[in-house]
Amino acid sequence: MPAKKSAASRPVKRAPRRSVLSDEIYEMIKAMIFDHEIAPGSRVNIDALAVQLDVSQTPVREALARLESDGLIAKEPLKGYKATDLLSLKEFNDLFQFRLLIEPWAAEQAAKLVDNTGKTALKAEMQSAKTALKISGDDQFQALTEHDARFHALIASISGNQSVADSYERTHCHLHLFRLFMANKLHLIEGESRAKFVQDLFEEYYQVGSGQLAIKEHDVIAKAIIEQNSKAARTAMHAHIESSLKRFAPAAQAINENNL
Amino acid sequence: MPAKKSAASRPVKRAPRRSVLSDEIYEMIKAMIFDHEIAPGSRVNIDALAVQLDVSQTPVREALARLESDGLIAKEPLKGYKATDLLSLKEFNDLFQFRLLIEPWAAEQAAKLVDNTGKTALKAEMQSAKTALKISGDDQFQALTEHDARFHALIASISGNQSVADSYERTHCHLHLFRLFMANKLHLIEGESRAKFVQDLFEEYYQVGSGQLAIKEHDVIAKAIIEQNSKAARTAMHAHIESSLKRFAPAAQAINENNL
DNA sequence: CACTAAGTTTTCCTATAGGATTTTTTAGCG
DNA sequence: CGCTAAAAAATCCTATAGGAAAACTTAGTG
Repeated sequence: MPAKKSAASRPVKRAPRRSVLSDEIYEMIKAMIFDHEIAPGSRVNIDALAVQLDVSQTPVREALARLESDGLIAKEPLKGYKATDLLSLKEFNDLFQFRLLIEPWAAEQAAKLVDNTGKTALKAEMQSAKTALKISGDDQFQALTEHDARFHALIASISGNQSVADSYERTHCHLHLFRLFMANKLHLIEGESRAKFVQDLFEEYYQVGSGQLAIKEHDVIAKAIIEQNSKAARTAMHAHIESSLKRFAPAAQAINENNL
Repeated sequence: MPAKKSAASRPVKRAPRRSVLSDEIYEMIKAMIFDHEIAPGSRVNIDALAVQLDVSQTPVREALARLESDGLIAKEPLKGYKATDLLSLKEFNDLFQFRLLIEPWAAEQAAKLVDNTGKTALKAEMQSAKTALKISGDDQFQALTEHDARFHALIASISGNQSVADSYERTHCHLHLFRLFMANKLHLIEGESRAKFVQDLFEEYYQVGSGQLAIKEHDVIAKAIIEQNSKAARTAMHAHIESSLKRFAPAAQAINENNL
């Protein structure tokens, strides 16, 4: 793979860095994982990574240690780090079950406690969702995914319970990775007849269904919270997560069954 | 498990060069936090810690990075690490609310899915609780605390949902720290009239009440799971956590109000 | 007292060498 | 040819010293 910049060319001159390097490296490596520049299950060589990012090993090590706590990277003693495998079908279901325990409560609580700041933020987020629907192609996929993440995080935040918010933040990493992988893989196998049905699922469930449908469901939740109707918010969130699970499950199963 | 390490005999405490040093250092620092060798809110100097543990900075850095992800240590860019403050009363309540969302479901699920291995493990754990009740003094406190941690973790594990189990593991760190701190502080202020009422609370709610009462409640939960009565398991767990919150809350509030 | 300027300390990062462990290669034997 | 075992290579882990940049402290001047 081509190195981004030659390390030897300028040993002294360095761009002025404001924040902490290890934090930047952490974000960079996380982005590399999400972008599948680091493939799931593949080994991560500290030396190579340090050279590639043009930093020394120290910040790379710190970043990897944190990513291990995030569950995005696993460390096998004396063998090195490796990117964690994708969610299995069971883990996928577990994660959604977990969300069903947390998020309906969070939505209910958010409806009870929301103030004007929160209402404004919710409205703004729904606005950004509607503009995202106008985008086309891969950019739309990314925009929708990012809206989804922000929307759920926002509600967790408005709920006022830090434990709940933190907890969502953690699960989100995995789900995000899974979704990106799905899109990625489904794109790669485009045209192969063996996975034609997966492609169909993608078209039917994700591109058309999930995008617009999810936004509609989000809208229902947002309205309920803004109107401070806590019961409605709870049931809407519950329905949304179950609906979301149903949308993703077929594709998830197909991916797992075919060992993609 | 954490052997008594006299703070005086520091100079020569070479870590046994077995396999992964940074993991050992991670456990050591975590133990130091739990033992209040590193006070909550105090700053943690990497250099000093490395010298004290007689290792280089590298493993200390990795350990601190992981502890930051655990929420036990916070990093302020360009200022260094510091041990996180104790739970505020709000965080304390948040944590219990969070447990109410997770653990009753886990108990219910455990009752549905438990096999013979799980039943045996539960029985063994309850046996260890009963022996713990025979111990006296600080050792009893520690034994009961450790039993409590194992008991709840076991149920989360039997529930079969990895997300739930992981999630409990995370909350547990904080709760454990809080309980240890309570015992620690309550011990320190023994005799001071200003905090006499806290001491009373301790005697009434914790030593007598919480110890034996909690075990009884655990017993009800364990029996329900073993009999595979999922509804009973759920309500018993719910009642136990609420009861536990009620027991701890007065002392927690007293500690916070008095800025102990 | 306000404010600037220099000095000190702290913190973060780099660089590299060497020890330890796993994996791979190669040689030997049945 | 298949299997075991020793040697070599690759990789990871640790140790240590020191440099750069920021934050903090101190002193001096108006």
